[in-house]
Amino acid sequence: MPVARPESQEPRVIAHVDMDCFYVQVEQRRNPDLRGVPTAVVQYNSWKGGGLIAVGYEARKFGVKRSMRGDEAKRACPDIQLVQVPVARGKADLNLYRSAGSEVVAILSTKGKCERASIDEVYLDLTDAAKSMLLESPPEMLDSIPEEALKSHVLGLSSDENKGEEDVRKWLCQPNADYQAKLLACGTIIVAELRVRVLQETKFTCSAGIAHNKMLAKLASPMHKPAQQTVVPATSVPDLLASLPVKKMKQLGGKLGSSLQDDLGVNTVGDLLKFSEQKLQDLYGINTGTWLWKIARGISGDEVEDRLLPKSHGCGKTFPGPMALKTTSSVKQWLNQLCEELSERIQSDLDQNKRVAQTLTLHARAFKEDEVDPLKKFPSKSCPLRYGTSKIQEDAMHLFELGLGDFLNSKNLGWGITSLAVGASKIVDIPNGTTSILKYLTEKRTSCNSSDCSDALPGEPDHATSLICQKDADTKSYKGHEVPLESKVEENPKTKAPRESASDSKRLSDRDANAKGTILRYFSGGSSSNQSSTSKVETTQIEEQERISSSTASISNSHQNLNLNQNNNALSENWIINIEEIDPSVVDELPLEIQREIRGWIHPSKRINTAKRGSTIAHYFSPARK
DNA sequence: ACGGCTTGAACG
DNA sequence: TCGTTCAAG
Repeated sequence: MPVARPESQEPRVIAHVDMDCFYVQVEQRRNPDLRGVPTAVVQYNSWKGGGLIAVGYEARKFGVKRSMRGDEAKRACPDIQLVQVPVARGKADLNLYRSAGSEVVAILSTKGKCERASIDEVYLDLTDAAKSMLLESPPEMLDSIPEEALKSHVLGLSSDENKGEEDVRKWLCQPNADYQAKLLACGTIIVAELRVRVLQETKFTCSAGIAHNKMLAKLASPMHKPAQQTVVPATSVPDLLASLPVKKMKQLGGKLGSSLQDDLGVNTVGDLLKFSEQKLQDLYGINTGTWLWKIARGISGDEVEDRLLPKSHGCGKTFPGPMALKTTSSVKQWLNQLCEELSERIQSDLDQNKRVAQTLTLHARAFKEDEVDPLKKFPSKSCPLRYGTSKIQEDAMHLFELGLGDFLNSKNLGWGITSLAVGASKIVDIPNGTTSILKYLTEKRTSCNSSDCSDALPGEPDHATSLICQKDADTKSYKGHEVPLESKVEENPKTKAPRESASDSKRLSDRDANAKGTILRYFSGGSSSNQSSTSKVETTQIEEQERISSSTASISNSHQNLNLNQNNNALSENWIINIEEIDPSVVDELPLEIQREIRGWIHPSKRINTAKRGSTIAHYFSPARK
């Protein structure tokens, strides 16, 4: 449900920019023959010609609608060009459109705070830019106002709208308007310039709404599509909302909007004005009630977030009716495909944006034959995310089995999966720069006597050790197979009697082990991008690392990732470490500032309740759970 | 047999 | 926190 946010006092200038039939434009740019001809993009699906997911404006004239099937579209518009979404791994692949969206964001984010709202929409907070313009070169001083700005539609201008560019020019330059209207005029010009740039640099057209808050900007952006912009001066708001059907408002397109209509007889936003705030709160609760009261008055405090990238990645596929998956092996096949795509996507997110995803989630829809509760839903399951395609595949399959167990109550019943999806969420920036572990290690390597590293643990070695043991036990039950305990506890020279993992102890001299090996050894479990790109690692001084990591099987069910970056050696940019595969007691030996950094990387679900100052890392690992 | 595929947000 | 549900496009 919607929630009202506190409003800022100062007037803001907010824009909502929406690409016109975006997928179609992307395809038209790819194949210029499609320009100017009726076009739609269909998702591959041999069934009835596929489903339309975007319809160009030429085709809309024929009544072609999104959510028609390809066959219907052909009937409505025989000349329509139907372009298929690329298919990869047996499913629709939207990456083409995602990267086209990024091109646009790159431009739109240059003039102020920018929030990527979807693959083809952004919100902009242009308040500061508008203020600057007002100070430095207000519209009335401008010798030339951009043509595109003059084409704006200004709501409430004269009696009926859009008398022409001269009226718009007057509005933009109005010398005796109030402060917020002047800011809005500046915003209008800035948005016009941005849209022109987008067209020049990407060949994509877009439409925009410019207003004093997100809600109104969003409301305005589709009013004059395609390739135009609409401005909502504060003075025009009451009239605009008075006759606006409630369903047009974002958040009121669903059940809440229906309830307003059916239960209250509220058909326009204006109709809401008759209800007191108290009354709306009584009807819909404090949050939604307050929100409703405010939006009826055009008040919305939602801020534009400064975020250019998505908060999560997901991919899924449906298996309708007859295609339902009925064996774990077919589920595994498809899950592998989905995980492959997901892995690729989080990997490029890491490479390009230096972000790591912390949580892996599996969703499914399923039916089961008979039983008392045939309506029960397949439960979603999640776990810490480990990088590496095969790890993701393993973990996802495990989550599926957990979910299936729940779903069937561990009974033996027929079942079918009608949709599968995996997601990567809780994405965080990699702590960058100053205090990376690798930097510490490199310094160590060059200027360190091994005593630093090999000193006894400051804290409580016993505690730490027991944690390790617990984690082993835990791991075992989680995986149910192939967890080499040796590789896990391995030698931690200080905490305790090392398990003699033959291969390892030979590899490094003890001195080396102390100087660098001890720590590196625990950085096991995976180079970021499997096989292919890890080659970079081999070359350097850390050459031991490769063998170590490949020999050390994946271990833990808990995984937080760490990316080591290093400028001047050949270590892969994206060397990934599943952090919780590190022996916590080893990390406790690191300088406190690095420990602090590492604490931030530990998955929330694994953090233990300790606010104590100077707590060791070991304390931050929660004990085993089922 | 269905609109599919993605995202984000709020709630309990 | 995790899992569910809703909404949008």
